[in-house]
Amino acid sequence: MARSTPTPLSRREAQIMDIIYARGRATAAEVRAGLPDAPSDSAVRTLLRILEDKGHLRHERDGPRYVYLPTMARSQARESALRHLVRTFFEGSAASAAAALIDQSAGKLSEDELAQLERLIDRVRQEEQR
Amino acid sequence: MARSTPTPLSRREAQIMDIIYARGRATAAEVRAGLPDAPSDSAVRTLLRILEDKGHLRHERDGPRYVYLPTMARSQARESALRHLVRTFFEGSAASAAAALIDQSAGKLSEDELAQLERLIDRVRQEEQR
DNA sequence: CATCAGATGCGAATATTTTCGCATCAAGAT
DNA sequence: ATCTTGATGCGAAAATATTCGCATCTGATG
Repeated sequence: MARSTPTPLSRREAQIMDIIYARGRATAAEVRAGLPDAPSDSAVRTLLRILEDKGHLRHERDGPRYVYLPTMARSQARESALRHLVRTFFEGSAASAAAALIDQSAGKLSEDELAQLERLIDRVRQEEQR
Repeated sequence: MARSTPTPLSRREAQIMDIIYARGRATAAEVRAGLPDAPSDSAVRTLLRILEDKGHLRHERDGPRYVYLPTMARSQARESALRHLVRTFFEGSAASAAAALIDQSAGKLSEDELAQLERLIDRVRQEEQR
């Protein structure tokens, strides 16, 4: 059932959602493998079922087993995660969050990636111009 | 007491840490004001005490009341939050996370911020060069 | 079609989290 | 010194989350 207040996730639930967002989709066994201090298989299944109840996940059959997928589009989940992070750690400034990200990865970014970011910045600048 | 496994936070605990990271420091009343579905004052205090026990917070006196502050440096908390986000939603690519951030804020970024990002990119590029 | 291996879901115990009432304590005002 | 107001902490109840055992179901195999 859908809820007006976006059901807050419990710790385990959040861990599971993270795993599934990271992988895109996952079976119970895969989720379990990704969980720190993994509980029993049946515990994981229970959580998956609960998350499905709450509307955060859905599942498809893949041969004999279920594959779970997020209900919310990844892009939307990303946005919301970014917003939350910017608000919490960067006083609402997306620019400084982006800067921190780039800074933190200095040395790990390819020239390609750097160039692409520059192009993006230019593009954004154009838009603002109008 | 300090723990080897960085004590996982419960939902409420995480909400509180977020509020305190966002504000830098906060009193019990301020934390309470920031909590969705705020519980009683004493409930908030209990959580604050627990977080302090677990080593996530410390407090200073400010006249008659306590002001709580994070134990972990904000910068460190940021880094770790960024890492987690990049891993979870951007397949480990900091560049695409930064891009998403910029993209998402198109229209809200000042020319100043854009220019600064460009400078940062140039600087990073220099470093890689060597 | 009987059997085996691998998956699923339910029900209910167990553990943790979350909440609050109430006793206490500190500081300023009368 | 006593009262009043505003804070703090403790202990324990109530609510949630977490875990698992076990029954059931499905598909592939001989």
